Amino acid sequence: MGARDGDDSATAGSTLGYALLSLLTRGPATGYQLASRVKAPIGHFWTAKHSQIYPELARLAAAGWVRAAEEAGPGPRAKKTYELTPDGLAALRAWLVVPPVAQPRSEITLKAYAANSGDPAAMAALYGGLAAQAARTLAEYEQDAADMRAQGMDDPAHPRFGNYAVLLMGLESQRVVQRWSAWLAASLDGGAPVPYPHPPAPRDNGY
Amino acid sequence: MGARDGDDSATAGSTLGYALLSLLTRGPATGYQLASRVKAPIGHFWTAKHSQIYPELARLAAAGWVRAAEEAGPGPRAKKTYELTPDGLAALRAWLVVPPVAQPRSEITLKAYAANSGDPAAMAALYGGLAAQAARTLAEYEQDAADMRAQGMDDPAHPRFGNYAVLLMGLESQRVVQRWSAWLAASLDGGAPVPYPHPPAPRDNGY
DNA sequence: CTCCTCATGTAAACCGTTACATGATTAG
DNA sequence: CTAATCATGTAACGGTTTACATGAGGAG
Repeated sequence: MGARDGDDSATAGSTLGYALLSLLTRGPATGYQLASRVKAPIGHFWTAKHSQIYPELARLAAAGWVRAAEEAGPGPRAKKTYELTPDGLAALRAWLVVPPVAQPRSEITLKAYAANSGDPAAMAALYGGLAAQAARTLAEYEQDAADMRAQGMDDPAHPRFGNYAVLLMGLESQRVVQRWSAWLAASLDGGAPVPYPHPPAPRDNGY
Repeated sequence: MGARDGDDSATAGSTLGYALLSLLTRGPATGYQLASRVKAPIGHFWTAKHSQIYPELARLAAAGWVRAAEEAGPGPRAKKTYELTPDGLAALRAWLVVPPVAQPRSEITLKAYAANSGDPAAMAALYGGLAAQAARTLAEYEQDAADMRAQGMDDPAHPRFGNYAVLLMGLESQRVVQRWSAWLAASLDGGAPVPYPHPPAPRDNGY
């Protein structure tokens, strides 16, 4: 399963590898630039440190999925600007349509699971704070989304439509955290059942 | 930072360790039982295999956070039933109020980021399928939530209120995946901007 | 003179999954 | 007879974080 050895073609990559290929579809970049690109907006759903990015870029280059142009850099080593190769794009396209598996890791939900064991007031304060933070992030994202729509990024034909799609997911996720945390805080504070503020279901669009 | 060495008190545990302590607040259990408890409902937000659970239980026991009662088991080794100690409960309570950091790993969102590079019809089919799956899961969870409310688990005083809180988060998450995936599929299918079906914001409750 | 940004790497430790290994009891 | 369930562990590997290491150029 660790098919990382470069015999010749179609060696499977890691998710991080595909993430880097995705970032390179936005244009050539150095490892350093990729490390900052994994901050906004995709960083809310996938991150990596430079110490992981540099070796992964080397593997992608060995597989022929990216190509590096070397220049003299600052510091002691050469600066390498990577770009996607046709093979890399093909690999990315193949990976895109593989149904992903859900990855369950949420510490805020795990803590709620043990809510009964905590001090109710302290737990309510924790979740109240999380709700407030989510509300602030939400306001930022809403501004960003409006800006993107103004630039036509809500059109699937726009080259950065993916950024818009990711931002919408971020928006929805923050909305959920805000609503759920506020409900949890209210429940723990009140010590009695609080009905969950379900939004009325918007009508579906055929999917 | 790898303060796992059992000198004496207050050694920090891993998140998995606290997850196991949380599960043990529901009552004593063997490692085997804990491995099945991390399936429903907390498994949607935290999982672990038995190969990770057994060594972690040994570490928790060494730290004095759990205590094992040994019996003759099936198989060649003794069966160990673990229970939470007062120290373990104190450690859990301390961990509960530490603000958690968000852990960003979502392959479905990462793929959307590269949506432009994929075949639109194939990508639409992928996200249409995800939306349908989410809708099915959602229906299940809604039934579960109704059952829990019927048992009074929406009362924060109920010993398993945490299960209900976790399920509500699962419900909301599935709702988001359903709505967002359906929107993405419709956008890719139509090739033109599709307005996002934002639910009207329900009025807030003070948080 | 100091701190920040740009730029690239390696090493050690930890977290998580897959696979290997054993063996009794019960249901089909 | 066979398969599932109960029950506990170890080993190997890959993915991720933290820390170590180097050094130019510009801002304050």
